[in-house]
Amino acid sequence: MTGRFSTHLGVRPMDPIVRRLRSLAPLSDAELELIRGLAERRERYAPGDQLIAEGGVSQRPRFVISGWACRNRLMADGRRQIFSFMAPGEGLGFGRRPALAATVALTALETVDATPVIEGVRRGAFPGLARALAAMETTEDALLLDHIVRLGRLTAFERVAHFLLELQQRLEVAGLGDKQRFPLPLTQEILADALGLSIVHVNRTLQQLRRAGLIELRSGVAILLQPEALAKVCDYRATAVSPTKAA
Amino acid sequence: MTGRFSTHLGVRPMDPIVRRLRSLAPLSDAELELIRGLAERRERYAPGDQLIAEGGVSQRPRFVISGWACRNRLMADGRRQIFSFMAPGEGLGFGRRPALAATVALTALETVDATPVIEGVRRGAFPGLARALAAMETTEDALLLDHIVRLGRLTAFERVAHFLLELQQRLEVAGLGDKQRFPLPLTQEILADALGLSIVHVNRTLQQLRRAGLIELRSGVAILLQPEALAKVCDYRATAVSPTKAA
DNA sequence: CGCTTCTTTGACGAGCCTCAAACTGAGTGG
DNA sequence: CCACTCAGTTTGAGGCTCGTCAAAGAAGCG
Repeated sequence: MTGRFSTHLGVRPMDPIVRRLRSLAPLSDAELELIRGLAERRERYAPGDQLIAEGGVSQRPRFVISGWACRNRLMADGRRQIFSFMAPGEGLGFGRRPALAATVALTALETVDATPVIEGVRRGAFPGLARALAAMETTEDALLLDHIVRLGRLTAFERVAHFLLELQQRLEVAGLGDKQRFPLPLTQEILADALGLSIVHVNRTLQQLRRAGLIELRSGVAILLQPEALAKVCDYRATAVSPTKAA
Repeated sequence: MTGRFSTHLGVRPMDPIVRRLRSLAPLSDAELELIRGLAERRERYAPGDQLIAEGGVSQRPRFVISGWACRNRLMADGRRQIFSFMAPGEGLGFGRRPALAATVALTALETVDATPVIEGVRRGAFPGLARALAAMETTEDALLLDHIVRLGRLTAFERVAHFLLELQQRLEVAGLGDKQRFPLPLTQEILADALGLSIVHVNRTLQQLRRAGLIELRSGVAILLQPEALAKVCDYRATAVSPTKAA
């Protein structure tokens, strides 16, 4: 039990997905029903399980219901780089191409099969969902570029701040947490592999942020004590996740 | 004049594009003719010119005939991060979404308008080109992930080595240079902004690679003296740019 | 030539990493 | 219920990597 952010088993498990998709495009009742119907075909994974192999083709797209996953790549000597995270409400395996990186569960993970969604969209039956999925892809691309800026041009201090702000925004959209607090079930090792730092330095940087009165972080919950100040120190600009104005 | 790698004005200017596309998918005679016909609508840019603004929508897709461009983003305090490069034969502005980063000319740049290509592909008229463009996108995605690994998990020495190997491969496909030498008209400042390093450190790292007998680099030409040794020091694995086996 | 841009070198300091070890908390089994 | 283990966090010490500041060469260009 992680307390107020735990997965309340069976309690509207599709909510994060619905909230996230609706933030990307308006959905019809039929579309909402389709999404809610996905709840049937669930899949469970343990931490470390590989959902999609590098080079493999995703059998089926999925939405995350609970838990976190990531896309990563390993080097011959064991170094790891995490490219992106998938939190509840977010999709994975939607790319039709061969996977360019492995997708792995970071925590206990629950997903639903999203095949009916892409099939419906391909038939042209669900314009709202089509726009939502397109916006989802754009958002993912944007997050990748943000990640590159973090790694290439931000200091450790800025990187962590920037990353926490991104997560706050993403999770709030899914209805997890609020403007200040959100669940963060990631170890410092995972943060290190994402942010291009050593575990030790991630730890020290977190201490620094704590001492500066900018964040709190304990037992899987992050609290941004001064979100605006945090945004200022790392030149954070919220990634456009708003409904697409594209035709 | 940069010598043996200069643009021989008017001499088969579409060759890099044709070679690159054919490396991605087999093309019919009609498709080849369509590409060659693009040579009419050329555009010229000076170093620093912005081809696509961040947030703007690409008016038209283009192929680079000669010169180099990049996608980048600027921070409020002037720090710059380069996400990717576009060398002769490569495409830019093919994404239909609003641009997530600005596209800028790094050298004198010559492009052709590729609108007829996407229009033809959309009509379903050119299956070979359709596959080539899809493979092009996949390749670009793969290069972005490689870039993230470079920035997050490679040392400066490894980053430069890795980057040079990537460029060699890309340029060879376009018929520019061979297994060892290729044109590299980028300043050390540009390399620094791509590789997440300072100019000074890029310079020192290049000296290190030279002293190690791994590379030569002068007046816009790079020579990989020991490509295999270079690949070994940075765990380089060639990005799959081979014809897609996808249906 | 004289200007500007780019490269190169030195000196110094800060940021980040590595090694090592202690500490904490959540199980797990006796 | 308590020792034990294991994963994760925290702290210290020391050193290498990389950045900053500064200035001196090269090289391209008008």
